[in-house]
Amino acid sequence: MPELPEVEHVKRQLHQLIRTPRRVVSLEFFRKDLRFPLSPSLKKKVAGREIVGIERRAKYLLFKFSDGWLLSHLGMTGAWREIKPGETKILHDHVRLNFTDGLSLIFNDPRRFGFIDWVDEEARNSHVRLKHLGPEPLETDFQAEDLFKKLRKRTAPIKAMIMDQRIVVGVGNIYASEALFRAGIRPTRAAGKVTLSECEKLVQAIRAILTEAIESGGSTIRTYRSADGSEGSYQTRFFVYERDGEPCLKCRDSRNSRAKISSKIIGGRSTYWCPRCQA
DNA sequence: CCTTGAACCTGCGGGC
DNA sequence: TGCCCGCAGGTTCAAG
Repeated sequence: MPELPEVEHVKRQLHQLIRTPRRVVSLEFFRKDLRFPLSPSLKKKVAGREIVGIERRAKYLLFKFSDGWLLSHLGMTGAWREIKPGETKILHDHVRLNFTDGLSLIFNDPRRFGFIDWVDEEARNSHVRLKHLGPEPLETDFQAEDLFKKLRKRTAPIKAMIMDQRIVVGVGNIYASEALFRAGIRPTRAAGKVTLSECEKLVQAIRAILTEAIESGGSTIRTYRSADGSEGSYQTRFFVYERDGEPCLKCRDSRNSRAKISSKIIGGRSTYWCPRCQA
């Protein structure tokens, strides 16, 4: 479900809901594992302590405490929402975070590809889930030249490369296709054949697409809901994602006809592109 | 190290 | 109606 824009939007909404600093009273688990076993010591780490901020790194949410972070990944179907007093929990509610003044948040995740964990203050850059992450696409250290160097000699398709969180974080299956369309690069191209000037276009395209998607509250195509239950709207602005067989919204040939969007599985995921606009 | 494909898990929609 | 198949905004692991 969530790529960088969705996680960023959830982060901003959680910030509105929690209004840090806010003290946690307890953390409850309604099952013993999500993607990984839920560590019982996590409860002790957060009970009675204050959340002083909420951050995002890649597709991870980080609830900041004075000596570390509660790390949350939404996987494909994970969602945080507020649960009001007296409300009963529903199917796939797995974790509940209670605050001293009655606010409660629930983590719901049907497929359980998401998880939560604790990160010690000093382990921020060495934690298993965080240490291999590449640059944040919206920060200044995401640069075309660095990207170009990382891609040299790589034979995997460029689309698989930009979804690799070691190369750049936050780009998932939707925004990979959309960004490559914006940059005019065919997703099937070997990454090592992408030129420096194309890398410049790609960096700009990734930045632009993710920024626009954040402003739209992300994309809701199946299940994604943000923390207040609302849907994103960026799905109305897709040029290629899930538009296979439909006319390209950008190109026109001399007879005024539009190319049909192609699709194919790349890196195990459905991928979409315009055969005329993308070289 | 690099690449590819399968696995994890649940739900939904389409085809028969 | 019901069953089976494929597919879904992610990540990790094993095999070649």
